Amino acid sequence: MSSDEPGAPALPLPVATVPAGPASPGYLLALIRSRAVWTRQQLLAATGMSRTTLFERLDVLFRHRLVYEAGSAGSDGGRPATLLRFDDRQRVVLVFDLGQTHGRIGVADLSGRTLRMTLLRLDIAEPPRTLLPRLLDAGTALLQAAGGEHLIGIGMSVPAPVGASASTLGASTTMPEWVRYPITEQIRERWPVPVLIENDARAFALGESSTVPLAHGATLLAVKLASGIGAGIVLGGQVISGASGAAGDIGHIRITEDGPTCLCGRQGCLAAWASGRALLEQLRPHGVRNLEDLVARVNRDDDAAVDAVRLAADRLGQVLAAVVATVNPQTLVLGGTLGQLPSVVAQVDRRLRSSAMEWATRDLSVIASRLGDEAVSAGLTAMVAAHVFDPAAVDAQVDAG
Amino acid sequence: MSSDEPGAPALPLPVATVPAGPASPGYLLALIRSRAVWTRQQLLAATGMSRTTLFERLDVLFRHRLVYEAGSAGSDGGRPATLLRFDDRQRVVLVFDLGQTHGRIGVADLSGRTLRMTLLRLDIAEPPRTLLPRLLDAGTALLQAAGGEHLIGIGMSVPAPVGASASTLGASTTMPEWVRYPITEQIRERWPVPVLIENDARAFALGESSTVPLAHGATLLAVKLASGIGAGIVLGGQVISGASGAAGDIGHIRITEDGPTCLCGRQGCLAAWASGRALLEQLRPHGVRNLEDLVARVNRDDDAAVDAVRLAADRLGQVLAAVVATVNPQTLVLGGTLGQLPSVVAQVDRRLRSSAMEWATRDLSVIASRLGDEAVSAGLTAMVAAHVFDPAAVDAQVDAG
DNA sequence: TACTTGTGTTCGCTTGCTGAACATAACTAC
DNA sequence: GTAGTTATGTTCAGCAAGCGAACACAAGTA
Repeated sequence: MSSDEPGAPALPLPVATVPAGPASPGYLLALIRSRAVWTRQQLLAATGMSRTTLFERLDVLFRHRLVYEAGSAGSDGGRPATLLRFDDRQRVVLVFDLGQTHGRIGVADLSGRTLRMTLLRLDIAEPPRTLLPRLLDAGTALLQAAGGEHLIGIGMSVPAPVGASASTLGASTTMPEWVRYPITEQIRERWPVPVLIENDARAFALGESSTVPLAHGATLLAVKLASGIGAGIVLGGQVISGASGAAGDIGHIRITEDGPTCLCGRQGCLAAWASGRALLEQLRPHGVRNLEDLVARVNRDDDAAVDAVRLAADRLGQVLAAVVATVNPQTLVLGGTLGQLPSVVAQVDRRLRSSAMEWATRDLSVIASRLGDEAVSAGLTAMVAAHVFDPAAVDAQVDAG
Repeated sequence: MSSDEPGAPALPLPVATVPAGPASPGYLLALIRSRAVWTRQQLLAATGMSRTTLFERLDVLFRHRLVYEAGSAGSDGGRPATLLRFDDRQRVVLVFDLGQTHGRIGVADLSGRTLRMTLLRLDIAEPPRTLLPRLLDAGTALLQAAGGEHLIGIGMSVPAPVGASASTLGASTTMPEWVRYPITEQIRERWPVPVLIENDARAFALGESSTVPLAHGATLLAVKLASGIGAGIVLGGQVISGASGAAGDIGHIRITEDGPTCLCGRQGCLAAWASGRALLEQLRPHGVRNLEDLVARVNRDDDAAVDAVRLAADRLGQVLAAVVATVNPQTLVLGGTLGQLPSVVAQVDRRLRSSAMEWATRDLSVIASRLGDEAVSAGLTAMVAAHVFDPAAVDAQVDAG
C-alpha cells in the first residue's frame, strides 16, 4: 500500500456493513420476532422473497430451533396455513433487578414474564465481594427449581450509572465499591452466557416502552421514583446512555441553593427533597418506617403522608418540566414504589402542564407504569433477547453450524 | 390471502430493507463522502469488494458526476495512485437562516462554507405572506450572482418548533402565522429541489457536531443564546426532534414562580430572565439598543452589561445542569451572539460544575461555538446534503438513468 | 366430488460478483 | 536508459444466490 490517507481528515470509517442477499436468516428471524405469529404467505408478502429462498431460510431457522410450527390458521376455503412462531419455548433469561434495599432475582421467559422469583433484602452499599455471591446463589437456586430450560443470557440492573460497555459501573454514591469490579466476568464464570448490565431506570424505561405504541422515532420518558430517583429515555427502541453512562440521572439536579443534604454530599438535590429515602427521613417522626408503610398510609389518606408525597411529586414535576422541554417525549411513564401511585401521577401531570410550554405537552400523555414491579425485568429481558438474537449474531451462529 | 394477522399484536413491520450486493453505488458514495480523498486501493481495502466490482461501481459514479479524479498521490516507488473525491464542485445549497431580528440568506458549498451571503433585517413576527417573498427574492439574487452552479437543495432554519416532517412549523409564540403555512411548497415553486426546514438551535447543533470528534454514540448538546434561547441534541449524527418538534426548546422552562413576564405570557421562564431580548429590556435604561451594542459593551468591560450577562449565563447554566444530567453529553457547545462570549462560556461552565453531579460533568467539555455565525448554515447544508446523497436515493437515481 | 389454497420439491435460467490473467501506465532507483 | 514496483484497464470463465415456473401433493370448503 502507498502513503496512507493523503491529506484526509481523521474520520472513523462508517463502512456500511451490508449483509448479503435480500434477507439473511438473522434478519428473517428479526422479522418473525416482531410479531407473534406468521404464515408463510405473510412472510412472502412482507419480505418480497421468492418461495424457494424463503422456504430454504425457514428450513435453516427450523433446524436451529429458532422458529417452530404452531398449529394452523383457519381456512379460507382451501388448505389452512401453518402458523410460524419464534421459538421462545424453554428459553429463559436470568434477571437481577437490584434496588437500594431489595433485589428481585427472577427467571423470565422471552416475553419478559417472570416465571419464578426471589426477593432478597440487601443494602446496595454492601461491597460486591460479599453481595454478588449471595445474588448468584439465589440465581442458581431459581434455575435449578425447574428443568429443561435453556438459559440464553443474564441481565442485571443497578441504581447507578452504567457505562456504554454495559459491563462495569460508573462512579456513584450508591455503589462506590462496584466501580471497575469485574461483575460480568464473575457471573460468566458461573454461567457462560452473555451478561448485560444496565441502569435500573433505563431498564425500566425499556420495559415500559414495549407496552406503549410509539410513533416512528418518537420518544418515551420513564421515571422511577422509589428510594432513589432515576429516568430513562427510549428513542427508536434504544435507551440513551450518555457519555459516562449517567444519562437520566436526574436525582442530583439541584433545585434549591440550600435545603436538605443529599447522600451525594451537596444540598438541595431533587433526591434530597423528593426521593423515597428523603421522604422516610422527613416522616420518621410520624412513625413511617419503610416505603411499603408509606404507600399504605397514602392509600388510607394519612394527611402527613399524602402531603409529603404530593409535595415530592410537585418537585419532581418541576424538574421533569425541564426534561420534557429538552426531549419533548410522546409519553411519560411514572413507576417505582411511589411513582406509580395515582396521586403522584396526577400531581406530576398537573405541575408539568403548568410549568412547561403548551406545545411541549400537548401531545404528551402522562401515565402510571403498566408493568409495575415487572417493568425492569421486562426491560432487561428485552435487552438480553435483542443482544442474543441480533440479526448479525444469528447469521454468524447459523453459518457456524 | 387468508385471515390477516391471526392473534398478532398490531406492531408496525420493521422489515429490514436490505440493499442487494456488498456495496451499492449509493453506499459506496456514502463511504467516499465520509473522507476527503481516497485511492482505489484504499476503497478496495475498506469495502472488501473485488476489483472488478469496485471499478464498475466507480464507473457508475463517474458517469453520474458524483466522484472525480483529483490528481494523484505521491509514489511509493511505483505508479502513483489516483486520488478520488466526492464531486462537490459547483454543487451548492441555498440556506435561509432566520433569526428573530435578522435573516442570513446564503449560498454554501457542500462543505458548509458560505460562498455568498446577504443579511436581511426582518421581524420574525411578520406574516409569511409578505416575508417569504422577500427571502426568496434575496435567494434568487444570490443565485444569479454566479453562473455554473448547480443548486441541489434548500435549507431553512427558524426560531420555532419544527415537526418531524421538516416541512411545516409547530405552534409557537415567535412565528404564530407560519403554522400550517405551505412553506416548502412555495419555495419549490421557485426552485424544484428538496427543501428542508429545521429549528435554528437544532441546525446549529448539527453544524457544530461536524467540528467535534464524537465517540461512537456520544451526545453533543449545543445551546444558542441570542435574542431567544434554544438547544439541540445530536445523537449518532441525528438531531432529536421530539414528539411535536419541540425538543430542545429550553427557553420556556420556568425557573421561578414569579419574575418577569415572558413573550409566551407566563412568568419566570428562562427566556424572560436570560434571553438577549430580556437583557435588552433590562439594559434599556443604560442605553443599550441591540445585541451588537450589548456585546460591544461586554467586550469593553461595561459594568452593567458584564453583570447582566454574567447573571444570565448563570441562570442558563442552572437550567443546563438539568439538561446535562438528563442526556449526559460529551460536549456542550455554546453559540449565538451572546452564547459564544468567553465570559458566558466560563460562567456556564462554572455553574454547571457546581450544580450537576461530578460524574455527569467529568467527561464533559464546555466550549464556545467553533463555526460562529456559520454554524447554522453548515448544519442546514449537512442536512440537505445527507438528504440528497442518501444511499438509497442515490441508488434510485443511478438506476433511473 | 370439484374447487380452492397452502406446502414440498425440483430444475433450468439469470444475475452479480469473484478471481485470475494479461496488458499497460507511471513512477523510483540505479 | 533499464529494472523494479505499484496502480490501472480489460477480459473472461466460473461460481453461488436467488428467481420463477412447473409439478405433485395436502388439507381444507362447497
